[in-house]
Amino acid sequence: MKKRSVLIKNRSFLHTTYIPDQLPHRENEITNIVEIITPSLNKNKPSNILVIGKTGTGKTAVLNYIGRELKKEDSTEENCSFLYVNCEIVDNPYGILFNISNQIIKDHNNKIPFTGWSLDKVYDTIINYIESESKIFIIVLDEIDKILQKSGDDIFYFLTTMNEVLTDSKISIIGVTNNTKFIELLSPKIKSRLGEEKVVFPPYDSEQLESILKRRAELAFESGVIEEGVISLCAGMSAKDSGDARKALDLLRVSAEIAERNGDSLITEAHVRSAWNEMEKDAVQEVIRTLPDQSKMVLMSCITAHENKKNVSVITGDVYSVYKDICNSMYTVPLKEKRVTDLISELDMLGIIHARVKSFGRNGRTREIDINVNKDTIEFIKKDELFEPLRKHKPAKQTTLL
DNA sequence: CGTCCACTGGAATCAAGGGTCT
DNA sequence: AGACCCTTGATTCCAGTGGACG
Repeated sequence: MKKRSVLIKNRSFLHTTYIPDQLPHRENEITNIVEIITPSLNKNKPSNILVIGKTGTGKTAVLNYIGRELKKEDSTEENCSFLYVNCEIVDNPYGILFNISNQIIKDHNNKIPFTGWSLDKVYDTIINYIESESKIFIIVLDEIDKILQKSGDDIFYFLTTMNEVLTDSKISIIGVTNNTKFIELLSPKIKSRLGEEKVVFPPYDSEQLESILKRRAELAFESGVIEEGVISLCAGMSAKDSGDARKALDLLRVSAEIAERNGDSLITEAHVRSAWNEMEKDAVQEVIRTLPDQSKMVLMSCITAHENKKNVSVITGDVYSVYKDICNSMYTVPLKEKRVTDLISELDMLGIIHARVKSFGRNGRTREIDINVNKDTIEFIKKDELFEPLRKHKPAKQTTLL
């Protein structure tokens, strides 16, 4: 067995949580946002900003960076505070307000409980605290579209009207989204308030990615462990795929890890290619693994339905009847049809399956469902422990001793 | 041209489970 | 202890609907 080699000198520089001192190729966006925001240093309310750009275009990094710079200018937070909320993690109104409040309220005895209060009460308490601080609060709502999806836009109404009640303090909202259509989904009045200013982050191109990777690689790796061309390959593959710097960085890291695991002393293009495959696979399988049981069962039903009717399109009704069978075999009570179709929609949004509505004329109008993962992943799903009882149930060969 | 299928998609509602407040 | 509050997952209800078929 080969020995594990060490190629990475400092792993943290390859990690996506690391915020570099300089963000290359984002100078325009930074100055743009900074210009909008600087009035806050003199206790003037800046406009609300909507930051739009795909994943991995540096939105979050830029905002964190700006937050840090702001704190340098105003270290005691005399005039303004910078708050960050990730709406992918807390995606309900109460959670958002709770999160904001806990960053504002320093006194541990007066913190808002994480559940139990009415929204009105939380809202009033927050307003009082904000007012008493008499300064500007800049609130970053990252992944803002996630809230809209799950809880509608009431919360935005809450937040954007806050300023009408406040006198000594003001809040300013920076909404971050990777969904370009996000604005259109808002109701008109909120649309105009939230999107007073817009900053768009274009995806990185291949050259930009390459320079970013080079910079990080110098910090992270021992010298001479990267084969010529590896970095530009990482950049090229990522640029072609999505222009996602995070993914490009991960790709480089995983390549290095594979090389280390193999005990190789040089990171080669072959490592990059296998890293790419591994990442694709891992990402999907991780999503599937953490799916709720009912979603897994619906997914399993989609797969089974496909196996049952080869080459014929599978529709909602097919999936549901297979689903009921599976529930039977597993001695669980099936959910109602509406719920199952909703779960199908969710799987569709996750990209695991592909469901598009199609009319079959006299034969109704429904969704045609395709599986969107490869064979390996299908096997992976079937092996899920949830379906253990199914495997005991099925095999026909071994039924003698009864 | 109208019919009619097999759902879609939205809204209202319920139940359970987390909690606080008085 | 009882009244309330919020969230989540699920159910119930129902008004559409694209297009093949007659």
